Amino acid sequence: MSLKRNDREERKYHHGSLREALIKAARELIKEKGPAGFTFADAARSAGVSPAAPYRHFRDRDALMADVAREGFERFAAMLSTGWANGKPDPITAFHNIGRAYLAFARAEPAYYAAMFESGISADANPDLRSASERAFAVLRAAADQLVTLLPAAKRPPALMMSLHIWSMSHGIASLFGRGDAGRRPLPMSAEELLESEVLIYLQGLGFPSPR
Amino acid sequence: MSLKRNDREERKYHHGSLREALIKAARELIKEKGPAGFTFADAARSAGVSPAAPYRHFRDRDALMADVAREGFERFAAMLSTGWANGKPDPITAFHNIGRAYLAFARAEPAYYAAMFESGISADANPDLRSASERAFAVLRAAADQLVTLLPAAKRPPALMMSLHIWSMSHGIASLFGRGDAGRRPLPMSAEELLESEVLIYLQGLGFPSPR
DNA sequence: AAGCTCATGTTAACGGACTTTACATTAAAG
DNA sequence: CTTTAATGTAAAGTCCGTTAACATGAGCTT
Repeated sequence: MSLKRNDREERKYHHGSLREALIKAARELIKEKGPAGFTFADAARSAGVSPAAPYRHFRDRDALMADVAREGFERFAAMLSTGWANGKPDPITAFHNIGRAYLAFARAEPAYYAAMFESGISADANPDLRSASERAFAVLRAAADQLVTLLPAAKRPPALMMSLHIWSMSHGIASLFGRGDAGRRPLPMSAEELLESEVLIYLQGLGFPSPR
Repeated sequence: MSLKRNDREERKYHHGSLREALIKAARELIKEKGPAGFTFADAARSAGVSPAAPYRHFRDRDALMADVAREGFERFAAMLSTGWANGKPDPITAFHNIGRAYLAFARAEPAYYAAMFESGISADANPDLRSASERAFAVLRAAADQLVTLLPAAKRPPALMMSLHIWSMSHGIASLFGRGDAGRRPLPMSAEELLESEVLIYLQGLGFPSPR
């Protein structure tokens, strides 16, 4: 019906921050209709510009999606890092907090998460995206490095393997059960409880002392 | 350049099995370019018919995708069931075999797997798809039901929770590391080894005897 | 066997999305 | 102030999605 900016706030010929506006529009459209549910022209319309304008900022729709994903990985890394909190108050609690942070991100930012893991973009083709994704994984990896030092040296699992295990659990829970509405199975417990119990059992299997 | 069926094998006016041909074409296109990487018209062209022909068999592209997914879930259920093999030779070995079957399916049939889990179709909207997906999960559930009977009654975890844990591990590994080429991280071990070790540690955490 | 009927295909036409090219505007640099 | 480059628009071509009208022929009835 009306443009995004209404009559009082008439847009000037130059938008001023179209790049950011397009990324924001893409996030909202992904959130509403999934990673395949919007077009380049839709994003342009949401930002209130002509269909050709986005081409000044992104080569194509995939480039826009890749930038959404890159931004997502950066926020993701920050969120995981906050969850870990340098191993405070203690490494095992902090480790569970990473899992909670993982699910909280997937739940709070489904658009970012979908762009990062379900949009079909290839990280190899985009160095910035790749390094952002590696920075996020590095948080998990560093946490695992510290956790294994709690075990006697003879019983330590490889920290890289351990971080891949945790990542796969978190990602599995997040993609299958993590986000609100889409085709989900009725669960006997929340996704958070499911992941927490899974990680707990896993850590017990590695010989970590059970809490309590 | 040339139609799919060449001059010797001229196609008749009626294709004869267009529905199956379209599903097959969709699978090949998904395999090549991802679940968002083909159009209704592409599928028609691959099958060698006019762009309007698919509408006689599927309401729209999503309906075609849903049917690919439904067929995928049926084969998936059969493959998991074969892996479980009624708990032979013993339940724990058979349980690991389910995991191997899970990854083998994701690797051998990436198109089915993508249609099932990454195409953005909603199972609720499609009863056939939903029930096919439930039959597949039921295999995991039944295996967990039988496995927990190996533990003393006081230490038995809920079998439903356990099956959800295993599903999340398998799906996590499969989506992150399972399929050949796309944007994968270099791994210290194969996806199969990664999943097997993960499940092993998890089962140890539940108190199952470690093999050997 | 002849003819009817309907599922299954094609052709044609319309609207919308993507993309490119040429042109317009304006912010910023000199 | 003038120049220049970045940023946006307009217009046109191509392709896809969708629908409607028409064509074909496989199978049933008689």
